[in-house]
Amino acid sequence: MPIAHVALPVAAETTFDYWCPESLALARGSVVRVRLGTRNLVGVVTAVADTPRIADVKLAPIADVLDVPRVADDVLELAAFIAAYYEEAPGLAYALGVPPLTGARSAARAKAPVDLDAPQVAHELNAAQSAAVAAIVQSHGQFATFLVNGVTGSGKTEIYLGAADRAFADGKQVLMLVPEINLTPQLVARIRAARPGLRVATLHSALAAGERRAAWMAAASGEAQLVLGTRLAVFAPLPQLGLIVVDEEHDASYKQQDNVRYHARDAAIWRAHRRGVPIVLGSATPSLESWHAANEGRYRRIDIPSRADPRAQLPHVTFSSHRAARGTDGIGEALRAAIALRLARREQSLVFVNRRGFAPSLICAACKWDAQCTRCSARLTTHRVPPSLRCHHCGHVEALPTACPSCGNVDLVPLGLGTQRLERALVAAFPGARIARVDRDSTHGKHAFATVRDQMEAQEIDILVGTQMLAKGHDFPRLTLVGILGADNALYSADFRATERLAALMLQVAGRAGRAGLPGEVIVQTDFADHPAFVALAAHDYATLAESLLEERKAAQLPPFTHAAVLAAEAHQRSDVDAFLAAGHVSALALAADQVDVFSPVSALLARRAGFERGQLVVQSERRAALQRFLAAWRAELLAMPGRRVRWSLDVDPAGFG
DNA sequence: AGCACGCCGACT
DNA sequence: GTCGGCGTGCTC
Repeated sequence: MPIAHVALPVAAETTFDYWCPESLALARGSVVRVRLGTRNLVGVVTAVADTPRIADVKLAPIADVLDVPRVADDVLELAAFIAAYYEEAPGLAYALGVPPLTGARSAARAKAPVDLDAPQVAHELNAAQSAAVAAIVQSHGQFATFLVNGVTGSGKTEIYLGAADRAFADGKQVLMLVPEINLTPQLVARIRAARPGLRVATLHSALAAGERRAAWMAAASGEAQLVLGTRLAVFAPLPQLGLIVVDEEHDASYKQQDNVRYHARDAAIWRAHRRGVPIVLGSATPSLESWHAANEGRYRRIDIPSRADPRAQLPHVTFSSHRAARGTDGIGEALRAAIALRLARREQSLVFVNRRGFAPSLICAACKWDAQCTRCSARLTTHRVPPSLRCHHCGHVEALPTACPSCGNVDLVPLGLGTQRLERALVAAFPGARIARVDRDSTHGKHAFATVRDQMEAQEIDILVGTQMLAKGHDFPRLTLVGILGADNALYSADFRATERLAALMLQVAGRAGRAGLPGEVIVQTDFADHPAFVALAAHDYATLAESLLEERKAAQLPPFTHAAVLAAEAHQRSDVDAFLAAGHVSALALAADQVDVFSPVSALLARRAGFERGQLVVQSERRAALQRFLAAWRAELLAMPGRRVRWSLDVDPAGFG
């Protein structure tokens, strides 16, 4: 009787053995329904064997084989790699490759996402774009990693499409990853305009189950030529894969922060290698990991230093004092005058502050009491719409007090700057101007952002205020001024990646200015204009900043010169966290060979969140393989440790740590 | 991940 | 004396 090894979506360390009834046709990759304990679960067959791996257990049968395409070998292997590399339960990793299921069991053929017979149009590239495409297509049919380092507006999308055309010409499919759902509709619209008739399928978590399944089926049948999606699309079935593109490769949202903590960019590189196809990573501000890999010759860097539209100059960047802007709700004189000029010229302005709410605090002027979250070690943010105190870490909401709870003083001061305060100040400074705010509070629902975008394009908005939601990938031809406020806050961060992220964010936001014929201007309010991040912004020189940050990382023995993992633990009692991490520390020290450095347990940067005390322990190694061996052994010991009411996780290649 | 089994506080 | 609290561990 054949035995199937079935990966199930449970946090178990192994796959499970089931026997297959002869009536069921089943192979590696089959998606099956089985009973585990009292539950019915859907899993994937990872192997078929002759004899069970376990004795003394009466095996249950496979209940059913689902009528969906089998999970392909490269996806199964990707899941196995992710489980091993990120120290995750294999079943949870394999679940990422299982087709989205709907209530309906019928294997209905997906409708063609777009019209099939629209003609291809000719497309012109400038010299830099053509050279980039030529370099990439030379690797057609073989693995190679390209890092397209192109300033904002340099036309990276055209390069992706130019390279993709080579794959399409061969009947191949292209996988394109984007960091956020917000970017998908506009990118799809641009691609459809540039390549009418191209069969595009989009995949992201906001799709209804049926839509996601339809896109999955279109990818699996080879019908979709371009599969465009967020990180989960890296598991899409792609029988004719010819090229992978990872747009905005530096973006932190490629790293899944919960469940299975994989990095979609790195998973994509693994898959490109496995399939023997080229992969293109694109960014105006590449991650230091990718920059370093290019320096080492593992990736080929292609620089696009100027904008594609010859009329579009890179914006002129100036600095004005942040301190002098106090008392004006953040808007300094230079910015005020620049906005007034745009209003007079009927051009648009964008004012960026990476903090939602009215102010990041509420402080008593008399006794210095400040509003703290009861469940987190953090201040509450003052909101005015609606009036409330909100914790941005746990979601806790309470009423805005009218007097200080500590001394009774009624003079409570919201200190600092958020989008709501900035919006109010702009309304006061520019009566009659049409102002819109875009942040997580204002923009919920999947069409809200599209509405703002349409209004911007129709010139129904004069001034856009918002957070990093505004930073990415949106072209507004009449947007000529960008104000950047509150950037100095990032300079105080304890996270070693803070400068890299600040520079990336500012360059992305600044890139919104002057994308068409009108010259752009960027005004940054800072008291540290000689900081390297601001110098890089003014000179449009990310390369020098990247090299100097890499020097610092090398001197400090930080990633990408070492490989790191973080053991994060949380519990209601601090003593439980400390005891667990202390035991983990002892275990790590005993297991660590001389190639692995084990640091002492410390409190997390946010010491308490949602009522949980949090701590962490960092381990590092210059040798990735040595770290992997260590992590596997260490995790086995951690799993065997008594539970002690502690929730813990291992984060390999963490996005950042203090 | 669920869900069941197993040892310590407030009820009829 | 039991009902049930959740902490621990197993599920093919």
